[in-house]
Formats: sequence, structure tokens, C-alpha cells
Amino acid sequence: MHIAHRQRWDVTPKEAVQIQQRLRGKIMMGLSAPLPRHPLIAGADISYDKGSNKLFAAVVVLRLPSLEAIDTVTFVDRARFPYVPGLLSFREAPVLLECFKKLRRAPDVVMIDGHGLAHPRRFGIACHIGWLLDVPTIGCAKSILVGDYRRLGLRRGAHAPLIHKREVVGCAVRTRTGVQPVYVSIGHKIDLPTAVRLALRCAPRFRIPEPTRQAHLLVTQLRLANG
DNA sequence: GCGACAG
DNA sequence: ATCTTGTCGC
Ligand SMILES: [Mg+2]
Repeated sequence: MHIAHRQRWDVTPKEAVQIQQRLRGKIMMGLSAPLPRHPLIAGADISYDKGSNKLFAAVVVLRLPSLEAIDTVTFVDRARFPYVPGLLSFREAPVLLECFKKLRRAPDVVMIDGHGLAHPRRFGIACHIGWLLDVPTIGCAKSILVGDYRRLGLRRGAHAPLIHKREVVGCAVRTRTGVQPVYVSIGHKIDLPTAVRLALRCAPRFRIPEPTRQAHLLVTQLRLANG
């Protein structure tokens, strides 16, 4: 797929924060267009080898509702930015975008391992990648960066708003009964209820929705095969 | 100043 | 993110 090449990545952490503050207003909440009946959903994740300082990235494309694999791409590159909470996209997005470039066809939705609006400046990695791709994107994180939530039902499908500074920034979503929730937030061009429904549709069996779960399994294999 | 802190 | 043994529950 074609990627708008409108972001410099060789920046300092201070510049990165300024970029986030400038781009936060560009995020589109709400679906840009209705999703197809059987949407293609891409999952993206990274693995890291500290010995070689390399990032192993993968994007897998699945089709709903069957979750059958449609396409898979990978890319390996040197890490050029440290992990700083709140600045994850400056570390992980460049190599993930290389993966998206290799995709033959643009997915209808993208799911990123990390937050979107549930971020101190409302511009997590799912917002950043969604904006650069100009595709509906959701963040699906395994732990909280900012905010908190109250009473969450124990059953699969239960969800509760994630609140930060009196704003709803996402949703805690129970994808498996009695198991720790995942945290879903808007990345770009999508609304929160749709994002939550998609995450649940993508997680019929495991806590982690299949798109990011498959991407995670793949990058782990890739790292162990290379290093 | 202190604690929190996606991956 | 990675490292790392055993342990618990379906
Ligand atoms: Mg990850």
C-alpha cells in the first residue's frame, strides 16, 4: 500500500513531544466510511533483540469474520529511538510503516499493539500510524499508560470506559471471562464502540485479539530465527 | 521532589 | 520489549 511520507523520525524526545502536540488535532474520531461486510483487518507488532539492537516487525492481514490469514509481511531494522513511555511511535512506527509499504492491498482497519487516544497527549502510536496511513486504526494495549476504570464485569464482552482527566480516552474490554482486560482506544477514523466491537470479534478465544496476537507470534519467531 | 510509566 | 522456573486453573 502507498504511504504518505510526511514524518521525520530522526528527532529528539523533546521534538517528538512537540510533534505529538501539533498532530493531536488531526485525529478524526468516528468512522470515515462504513466498513465492508467482511473487512480486512491488519495487526501490527514488534519484537526486539537487545544484543543486536534490532527491531523485528510484522503486519498480518486477516479477514473477518473467519479471521483467515490474507497477507503477511515482515521487516527488520536497527532501533533508532529509545523506549520512552509516551513516545513509543518514534521507536516502533518507522519499521512498522516499512511493513505496511510492502502490503499489496490496504486493509480496511488496522489494529496496533499499544494505545491511541489513551495517551498523555492523546496521540499514542495508533493515532500516529493511523494518521500516516490515513486508514481507520484502533489501539489495543495490554496495560494502561494513563487513566483508570471502575467496576468491570467478569464475563467476556464486559467493558468499562477508561477515563483520564475526566475524559473518556478508551475502554477496558474483557475478551475472556475472568481474565485481565485489554485496553481499546481510538487511533484514527473510527469511533470507540466500533473499535470495541471489532476487538471482541477478533478475540473469540484468546485475550489478545487475533490480528495483534498473530503479529506477535510471527515477530517472536522471526527474532528467534535470526537475532 | 516523588511516583508512574504502552512496548 | 526481554530474561526466566515453577505454579495454578480450565
Ligand atoms: Mg508489542
